[in-house]
Amino acid sequence: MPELPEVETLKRQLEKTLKGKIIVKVEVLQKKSFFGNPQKIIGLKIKKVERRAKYLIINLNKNLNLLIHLKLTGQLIYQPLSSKSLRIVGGHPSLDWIAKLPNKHTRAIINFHDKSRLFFNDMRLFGWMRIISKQALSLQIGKLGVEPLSKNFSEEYLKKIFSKSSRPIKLILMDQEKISGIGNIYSNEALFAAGINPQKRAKDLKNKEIKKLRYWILKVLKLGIKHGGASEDTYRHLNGSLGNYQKHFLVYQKQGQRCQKCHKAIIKKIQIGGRGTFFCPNCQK
DNA sequence: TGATATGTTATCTT
DNA sequence: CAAGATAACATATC
Repeated sequence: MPELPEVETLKRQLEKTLKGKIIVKVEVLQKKSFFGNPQKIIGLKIKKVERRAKYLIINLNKNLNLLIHLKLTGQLIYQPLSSKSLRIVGGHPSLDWIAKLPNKHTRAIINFHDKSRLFFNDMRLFGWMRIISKQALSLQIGKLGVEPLSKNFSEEYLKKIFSKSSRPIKLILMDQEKISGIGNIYSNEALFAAGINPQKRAKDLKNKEIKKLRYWILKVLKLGIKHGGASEDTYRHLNGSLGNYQKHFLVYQKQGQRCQKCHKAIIKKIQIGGRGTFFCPNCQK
């Protein structure tokens, strides 16, 4: 499930790979997955690629952008050659590559002037691509809360938003209008590392706990980026290979296993806001 | 067969 | 009216 580190990984790969390319053809295979008239971006050049929360923004000329949200199962796979059978990753064939492209989950294909192609795959149809003007874009992303990796993500800011809410702390971490980019995996991991019970009311956190939580949110997100994101579900890098952060989970989906911190208690699984929540009853108070 | 997984938004409730 | 809670979306997997 792409969260901030997964989208950031893709953003960096897209920026390196797509910059300067000119769109020559757009194939929309699933109408639900693509908003706007594809014809509008034919002939346009990719200026840069940005990320805001879990959104990818491919900046084109003529004041237009291709806004992308992968939601739960979206993938962006880049095929450098026009050949259908031979695909090369860094000079070597890769076993991890998506077996066949396009496939039954391919929703759109963007063709570039040099015959390379960008495939948008999405098993479930939650994700989308959208052609959007600069003005409409600022409206769409205007409501998002602070970026955890920005200067605005301060202890003071967290104190302010936490003090106003009696909801469980985990829900506040995942509330995109307060903090943007954190989803279920990283909220679970950050709360475990900080030793805070996910059910604890946000307003009950002590200053010391807020400080610790901020530190671990940053640490966990940066670690996620360092490992190229977590390929927990269908997430893939731009070249089809897997991220590695899932190998480093300490609580996410570890229910029934012994806590890796205290080596005593068993990791518990509960539901908060309808989402799977994992924690150590001994370490997280 | 039906429960489960999740990011966002719409809608209902307090 | 705002904040919070919950359902809806879609589908492969167990």
